[in-house]
Amino acid sequence: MTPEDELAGGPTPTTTQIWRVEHRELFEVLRRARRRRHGPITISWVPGDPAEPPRVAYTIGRRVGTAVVRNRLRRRLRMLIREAAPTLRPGAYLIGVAPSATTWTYAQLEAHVHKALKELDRS
RNA sequence: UGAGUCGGUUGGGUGGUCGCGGCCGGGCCCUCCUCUCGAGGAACGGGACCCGGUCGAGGAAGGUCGGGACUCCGCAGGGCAGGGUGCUGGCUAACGGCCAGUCGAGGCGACUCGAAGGAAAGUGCAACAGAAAGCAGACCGCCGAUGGGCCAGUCGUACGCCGGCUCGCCACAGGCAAGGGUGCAACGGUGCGGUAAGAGCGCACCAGCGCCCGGGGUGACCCGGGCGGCUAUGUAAACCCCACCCGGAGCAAGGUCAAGCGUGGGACGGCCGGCCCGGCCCAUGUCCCCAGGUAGACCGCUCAGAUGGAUGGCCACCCGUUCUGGUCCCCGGACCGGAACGACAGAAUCCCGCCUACAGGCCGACUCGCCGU
Repeated sequence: MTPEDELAGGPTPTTTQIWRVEHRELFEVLRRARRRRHGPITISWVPGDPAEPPRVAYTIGRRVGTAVVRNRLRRRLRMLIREAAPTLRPGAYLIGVAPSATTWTYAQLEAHVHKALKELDRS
């Protein structure tokens, strides 16, 4: 990224973006990758292209709850991940949720996610 | 004012903050063209970036139970098998749906509920109880007229332990099914006559069945009258019979484009002396052409239109409901404060229905009761 490009107003991502995980093969890789658990949250990560924003996907099984419950959980997690976006590394994340997460408050969920991400950074 | 019936409707609001998806417009970038290398232009196209605008979950979006649209496959015609539906008339693209009615059952009533064709085509079943459960049968009980036995009286005598008649007893033959008891259901009900006792045995009325006639209704059916034999059980969400309907799979349907590797065909090759046709040989090769087809992409797909799944997260206030603390008084409320809760539930090709879930709130019509006038 050169200064000329910035002046020209090129496709510069101004905010911290998060992309989706799009290809099936990447999911297979994520599934085989190492997992970090903290409370009801499970996170796995594989490195990727540093030029691209991090990719994040969520896996919430049917046994977690009804469609309403699962939707609310995913939306809360998405907001949490968005706030934590600057600390993410390039690559793909897969975030899993256990059924017990439905009873947590937003603050409790936040604490679990942050701790899980920190542990992932340390390793 | 209390209890209730039916129908409809609503499904929290406002603000702040951080965000998402589609479409439209603009910018920027990619791409292409020109040039005096600053930039200018473009009829198309692409973008995961920025700005603005606009639209963005439900009454059930749910269950996937009926229909239909749509798609592919199958298909001469007829029958059998299999499945579904089952009072009547309308509505609907269609339905197992809706509306109006008929009949039956329940409720004081407003109303509610009902797979509601056929049991006189045939087969099966009817547990327990009970004597007996479908065409016969008799436990207790009633009778014992008739026949039989016994006792007594009386009459006749051809005097016999004979015969006739009468009263009584027995309950042996036999008659009865009214009453008791069992059961969801017991061979119509009530009354009178009748009888030894009884019985549709006879009669009257009622109920039921069948047939006929008249009237009303499009029809299911209803109303009235007559005749008949006097009773012909229930069960078809048991088999079955009758009438009508039904091809299969489903958007992961299906369609378009189609990399790489491989496959098949063709061209270029060799041989039949040369050329054309034709045939044979195949080994290798080719910036070569074609075909089906895989990954993948797109369409199907929508004025919400995703595809690890957008339509939101957090906070504050307000509003409801419930609980609770305090003050005041005319004991039921007024005022001030606190806490908890705010349901069921999230589109996935679309539409019409059904069923199921649901905190509260609102509106209308009606019924039964109590009080007052």
